[in-house]
Amino acid sequence: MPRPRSLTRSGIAAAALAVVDRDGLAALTMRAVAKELGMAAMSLYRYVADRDELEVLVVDHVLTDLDLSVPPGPWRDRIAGLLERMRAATQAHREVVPLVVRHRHAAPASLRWIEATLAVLTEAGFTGRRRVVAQRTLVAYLLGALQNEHYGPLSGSGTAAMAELSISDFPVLAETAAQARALPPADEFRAGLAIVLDGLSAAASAR
Amino acid sequence: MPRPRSLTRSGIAAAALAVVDRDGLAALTMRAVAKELGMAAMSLYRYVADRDELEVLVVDHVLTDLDLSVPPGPWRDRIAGLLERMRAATQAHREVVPLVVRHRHAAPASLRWIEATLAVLTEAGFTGRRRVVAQRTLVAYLLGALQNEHYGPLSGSGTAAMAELSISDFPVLAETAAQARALPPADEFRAGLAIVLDGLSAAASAR
DNA sequence: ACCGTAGATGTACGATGTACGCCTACGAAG
DNA sequence: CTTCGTAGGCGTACATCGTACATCTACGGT
Repeated sequence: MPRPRSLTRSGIAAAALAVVDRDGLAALTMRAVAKELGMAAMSLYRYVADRDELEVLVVDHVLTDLDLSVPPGPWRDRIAGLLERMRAATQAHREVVPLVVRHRHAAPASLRWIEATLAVLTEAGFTGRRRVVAQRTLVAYLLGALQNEHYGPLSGSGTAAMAELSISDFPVLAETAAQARALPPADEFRAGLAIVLDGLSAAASAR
Repeated sequence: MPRPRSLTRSGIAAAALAVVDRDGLAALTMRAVAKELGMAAMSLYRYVADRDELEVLVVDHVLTDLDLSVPPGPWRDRIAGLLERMRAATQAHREVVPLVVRHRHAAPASLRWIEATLAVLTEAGFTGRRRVVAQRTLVAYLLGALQNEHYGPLSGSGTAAMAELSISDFPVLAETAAQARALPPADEFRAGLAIVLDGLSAAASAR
């Protein structure tokens, strides 16, 4: 009987993502998203409870199309594939990194990804507390790496500034920062992930 | 000749931290900090350029008293000590975690900590690109773990909600979440750190 | 043709960061 | 002791934000 809805939550998420991709995260406001959809600001509240829920919608939208199928092979490679895909999805919309960090536990697509990684860990022999630790450690590395890349990319001005620091106050840091600038982000991510996976392999065989 | 200043930047940082500790991060506003100091809001702008700089001040204040001296011993233990201290410092002011993540590269105290960890890594035999990767991986784990603990503590409602998920949709996740609730945060941090350090040890001896 | 329901919206309020300009307290100079 | 230049302190004001509230309206079933 009532009037039909003219929007969908996923349409709203897509519009919000378009705003963020085009104008940056700071431009993500209720009014901006509404304008993107050609509606009044308050109309959005028929679809989301508040701004936080809008943000969750954006995160879920970014992660929705994640391919969770992992080709058969060593568990190490399968875990690496899942992490790489998560990184690729968020790197496609760099500005949402802070949102992913804050809302990952509320986005259904993120839960599906967690289930997939836990399944691989289980096959690899992780159970109980060791499985919990393995999962949380992988997520910690993933989120931390995304943030390193977002807030302080090795190719960015922060690293350049560190390279200019006084050699007497920061001898090792200044030298290391200079070396760091040449390391491509994808290489950095893979190398760090290899270290974590080496540690996990040790934990797997220790049991 | 001019009128002397009545505040110091570190006094402002302390007041801001007091606000955050008492009322939460969302309560950190220029007006609230000014009131805490018994001054007008605009007076703060004689000491900081903008709100972002205030946030950096808070981060630096939290990390200022970090003990960077590491007792002699295996490099593994020394790195672990530095990470544990960084965690302890931020856990003493939990609400500040998001600020530490965003501004760590701008806070001098954070740079000193990085220098200290790099020095230990250097002694352990890491140089060049491998040292960069080792450092960034440690920081990624550290920041990710802090955020896991802050936004989604294993003892919190997020984990409880995951434990209630449908067994048919999320068989492994639901089971794992139930097991996870009993893992104390400090144990979680240490266990994850051990995994990363195992990986680093492998990288160190591989060279 | 009508009508009840829920969607869409216009207005408005409190809160926030901060630009701008004025007032004033202080230490140095006389 | 008086004077004065300088920079600290602050009152006001504005744009922008999230969103509460009340009203209007478009639609599908009768």
